[in-house]
Parts: sequence; structure tokens; C-alpha cells
Amino acid sequence: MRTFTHGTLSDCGLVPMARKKTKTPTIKDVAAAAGVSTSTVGRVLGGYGYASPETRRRVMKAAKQLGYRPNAIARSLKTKQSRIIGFFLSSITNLFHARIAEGLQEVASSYGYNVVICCTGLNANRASAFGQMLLESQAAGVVFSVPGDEAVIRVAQSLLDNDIPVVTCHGSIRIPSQDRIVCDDFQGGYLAAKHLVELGHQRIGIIGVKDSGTSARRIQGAASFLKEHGIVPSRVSIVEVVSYSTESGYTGVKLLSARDEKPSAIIAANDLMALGVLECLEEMELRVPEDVSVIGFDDSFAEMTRPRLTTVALPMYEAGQVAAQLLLERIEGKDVGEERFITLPERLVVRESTTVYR
Amino acid sequence: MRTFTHGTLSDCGLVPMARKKTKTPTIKDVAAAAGVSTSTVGRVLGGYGYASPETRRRVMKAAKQLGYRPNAIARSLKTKQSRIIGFFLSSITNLFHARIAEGLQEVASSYGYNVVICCTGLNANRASAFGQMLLESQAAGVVFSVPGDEAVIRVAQSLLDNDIPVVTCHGSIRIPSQDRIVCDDFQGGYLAAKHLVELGHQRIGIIGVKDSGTSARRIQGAASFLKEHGIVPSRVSIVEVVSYSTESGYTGVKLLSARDEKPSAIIAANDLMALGVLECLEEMELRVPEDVSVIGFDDSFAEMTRPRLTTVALPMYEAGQVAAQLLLERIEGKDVGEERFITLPERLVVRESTTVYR
DNA sequence: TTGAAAGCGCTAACAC
DNA sequence: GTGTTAGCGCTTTCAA
Repeated sequence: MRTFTHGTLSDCGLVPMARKKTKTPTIKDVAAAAGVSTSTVGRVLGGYGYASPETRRRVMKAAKQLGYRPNAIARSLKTKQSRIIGFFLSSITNLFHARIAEGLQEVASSYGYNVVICCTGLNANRASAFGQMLLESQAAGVVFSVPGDEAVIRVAQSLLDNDIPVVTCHGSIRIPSQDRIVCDDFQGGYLAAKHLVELGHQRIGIIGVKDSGTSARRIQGAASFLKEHGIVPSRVSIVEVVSYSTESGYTGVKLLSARDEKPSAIIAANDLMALGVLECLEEMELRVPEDVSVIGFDDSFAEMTRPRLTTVALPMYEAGQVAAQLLLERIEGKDVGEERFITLPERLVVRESTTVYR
Repeated sequence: MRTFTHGTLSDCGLVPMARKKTKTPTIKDVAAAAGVSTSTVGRVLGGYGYASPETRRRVMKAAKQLGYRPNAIARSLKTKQSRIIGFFLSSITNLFHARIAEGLQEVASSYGYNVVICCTGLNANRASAFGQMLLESQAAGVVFSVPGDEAVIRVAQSLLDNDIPVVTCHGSIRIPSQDRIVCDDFQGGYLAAKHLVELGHQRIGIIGVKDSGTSARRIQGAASFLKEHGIVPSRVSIVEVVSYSTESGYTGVKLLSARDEKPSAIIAANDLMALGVLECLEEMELRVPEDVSVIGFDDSFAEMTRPRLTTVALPMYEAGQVAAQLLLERIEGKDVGEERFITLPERLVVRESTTVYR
């Protein structure tokens, strides 16, 4: 699949290697070709200011003919702002981050902005190096989707000091008085409990994670629904484990079975834990969902478990889109007032791990 | 968590809103402060050319004192090249792409380059829009990790026409005479077969995917090992299904069971299919791995299945790193000669779905 | 409605 | 070793 190019003198080896690559045309070349000034070309191509229809036509034609392409760098030098949006995340292999990135990118690029990924891992140095780079390349804005440690906050602050707007999108980070997007953990928990109760379950086990705000809110949401709908409190067991892991899910079930009331349905604080729950239940020769219903959170790999996991899905893609939207409004200097705090609703995805009681 | 800033006159509301934000210092300011010329500053800060130790010291000090930060945009305008590397991929939520992206980003940023993600989805327009943007922002290089349709090839070509180096990294795309990185599918297949034979299996079932080069190479690799090690050909069954899906894996097992020789081990062309295999086997009341061993490819979610899947892992992270390396060499104009073709070895990950025969 | 011209901040050729 | 200077390609006054 060879591409043929026009034959030139250099093809016959008689002229130096010079690779005469015709210089990319600039606004100046277009101006010359159209017989107008560069400022006129700028006006019509940039779409601002006035130009007579005739001139406009001529410029357009010349530009097309020359294959003119604006130089974003030159423009940025003048406007003191590139069309780069930085995205801080710990790892792009984390499905949540990937979904956010995709939503972000989609909206950003529809506005002509590029998304630069800044995977910080657990490394604080890395974060500040990215901050540096973003500053040097005159980034237009930055979204943070990382744990909010001190180093990161400092980075955000230095960005803000340079008038680069910043938003946070999911993740424990909180930057004082900046736009923030989160998922409605409480409502997600509420949804999970609602689903189970509607299926007729009355004895509910909940496995939460210690010291996790997200887990706490999910539990609160579930508990709130349960209370509102007359579920006898003594029939609701809440246990707490140390981490969001399969092992913890497993442990959680053990803890639950030590209680007086054996649950007919279990809410795990995320899918990974729900997987551990499934595993433990199988060992105990309890069938899911016939004997026990199980529900997780996140919708991260719920399609892959057997039975397929009923779960509460998080709107990460939308979160990314909203993050872009809010950021872009700030970037373009719209008067949107104070900091904004957006809470996105979660959504129940019913699969195979839950069914009617008895 | 409020950050206190130095009190200024404007704090007391007596001066206009003006936000006197002290203009970011430029090379000029540093020059003035150090009592030298801008070119000297450029030389010491840029690290090229000569400068006496004394001058160097003075410049450094002035730069630090002023909080000088080079303006990447201005530099790019001059050098006609930004430090942006474009990464074309269909979706970042695809784990492979995410891993490549991470490897790519890691190396790229260690060299001071930024990675811009270009998620094309299945949309050809999108690809050319990204190409446009990359051209306009004077990208330094681009890596492609997408299906190689015509539109994308055109984009790559236009990049090349503008002297922007391009490499492909995993994915069916092939750009004539450019560096290319792939995983060694053949060797992966070989590895899978070797593992099973070493466990004592003699009757092997292989489920491949029609019209897939990757699948074909994996099968060839497996077949090759089998032949070399005296496995009776009639005891090896190869069936082909239509897609890389759970359903296809399921179908594959059905196809295999219709054959005379019932396999004691099954190789599925990827993990998704292996999941279907697991499912079908369970329905047939065959235990894995006691009755049948199962092996997949990709290591995409093999930790999540029950039993956990033995699989052949693809070195995507490394692929991303290598892609960055090759690209950077081209970008920095190293004389690395002709197009390079790198084949990365795959790796067997033994989990629970395979065991010794009988 | 259009044009001339002054930079944006940096690099690099050239002169000293 | 160091300084002068001319741009890179664009935007944006200001005048015409």
C-alpha cells in the first residue's frame, strides 16, 4: 500500500536531499492569495469582527485552496490560554476513571478542547510535576478525580492562583469553593433497600466499610428507606469490615451469620465485596438468589459474576460530561456565580442475584 | 479548610476590583533581575550553550526568586512543535487501551510530553476531527491503537505528511512503513498449549473466532506446540465461532461436545469466551478444573470468575511504554533507521481453572 | 469595512 | 561568554 506522490526533480536524485516540503501556509499566505490583509483573514477565519460577503468569500476560497490550517500554538501565545484540559486521576485502568475520562473527553472535544491525562498513581511528586506542566502549557482548566491529599490540594491551589479553573469530580478530594460533582450515595443506598423490600425481604444484612464516607452514606440511605417503610429495626443487621475487597465481603457474611436474625438479602458496599459475599454464601451452601438475594454497588464487573450481580450503577460517564460542562463555563468566562455542587443520581441495575422473598 | 493569603490593600475594599494579579514573570524579567540578557537566561535555563558559573548562579537565583516558569506555548511557537502526544483509541473504558494509555503516559511524561486521549468510538468523523486538532496543535507524535479503517489511515497519512511521526500499538491497524508494536499471539497460544500438556492433558479442545487474525495466530501457536510434542492430532479439536463473546464461548463448548473426542482441556480465544465455556460446562455438570481444564486469553477479568481463570496475559502496559519509546526516538530525531516491528511476549497466569489431568 | 503594526514569550543566528 | 535582534503565526488595538 504505497502512496504515490507527484514526481519532482528530487525524485531523480539530481538535486540535494532538501525535502522541499512546502511550508505550511500561514494566515499571511492566505492574505496574499486573497489580496487582503492578515487582520482581515483573521477576522473572517476567526469568525469575529466584520467582513463584506465578497471579502469573506475570497478569503475562504484562498484558505481552502492553500489548505490553510490555523496554528493553535500561535493563537494560544496571543490569548495566553491553550485548549488543554488536564485530568488528574490515580489510574486510568480504574473503570470509574476511564468512564469519567470518556465523558469528559467527549464534551471537551465537542468544544474544541483536548484532554490530557495525568495519572498520578500514589505518587505526590508526580502530581506536582503534572501541575507544573499544566501551568507551563497554559492549560485552560483542570478536573481532579483523585484522593484529596495535601500535595494535590497544593497543586490545585497553584492552578487557581494562575486563574486556571478547577473542578472535582468524584473522589474524596475537596477543593475549597470550587465546583464539585459527586454521585448520590445516599439515594443509591435507598434504591438498593427499596428494591429488596419490594421483593418482599424483611431481614436485611448490610456490609459496610469502616471509615468510608461513601459506604456510610450508602448505609444511611438504605437504613433510611428501611425505617420509613416499617422494616423492624431489629431485623436489620449492619456489620462493618475494613476494606472494599472480596475478602472483606466474605468476612462480612461470616459476621452477619453470627447474628440472631439471618438475613434473606444482603447489601454489600460495592461489587468486589458482593463477589466475596457470593463466594461465602456458596460455601455455606446457600443459593443465590433463591435462598439469599445479594446486591452490590458500582456496576464495575457485575455482568461477569455468576449469578450476574444486581447492583447500583454510578453515572460516571455523565459525571465526566458534567465536569466538562461546568469547567468550560468557567473557562469561557460565563457568569455562573458561586461554586456549584452537583449530585448525580445513581441507578438500579437488576440482574440475577436478587429475587422475591421465599 | 481556608487558605490564608497575604493581606493587601484590596482586602479592605478601598481599591477597585482590579485583581492586581502580578503578571507571570517572563524570561525578560529574569534577565532584568539578573542583570543579563534574555539570551543568556535562555541559555542557562534551557541548559544549552555556555554560561559562566557566576552568571549561571545569578540567573538561577533570579528565576527562583521571581518564581519564573517557562511558557511552553512560546517555546512551541518557536520550535514548531508542542510536547503533545496524541493517543487514538476506540474507548478508554476498554482495559487494554487503558493499560496502553498508562504505559504510554508514564514514559511520555518522564520525557516531559503530555498524552492527549482521542476516543474515536466507531465514528470516522471523530477520527478526522482529532487528526485536525493534533495538526493544529503541532503534536509531536501520535500513537494509534484502533481498528485500521480507511478514515484512520487517512488521518495517519496527513499527520505523516506534516512530519509528525506515528506508531501503531496493538490493534488491527497497519500504517505503511511506520513503527509497529504487537503482542506475540502465536507464542501466547504456544504457552497455553504447553501449560495444558505439562498438566498431562492429551485431548485438547480449541475455540477460535472466525476471521480474526489474533485468534488464528493463537490457534496456530497452540497447534504448533501440540504437534511438536507428539499430541495425536485426532485428539485435538478446533472449532470456530463468530465472535469474542460469552455466548460464543458457550456455543463453542456445545460444538466441541458434538465431536468424538471429548476434550479434557479447553483453550478459549479470550477470557470472555472462557467465561461462556465455564458456564456451559457447569450446565453440563462438568466441574472445572477437576473434569475439564479451561484457559483463556487477555487477563481482562480473570480474577473475577469462579473458579478464577487461568489465562494468557497480554503485556499492554509494556506495549504502551515501548510505543512511547519508539515514538520519542523519532520525535527527538534519533537516527533509528527503518521502520521497526516489535513483538512483545505474552505471559501465562495460572489461577484455578486448570489442573493436572485425572 | 479594512489595513498597519505592535506585540505574546521564547529561540537562535550572528556579532561582539 | 554574552548581548542584539529578528522572527515563529496569530490577535487586536487603532487609524484610515
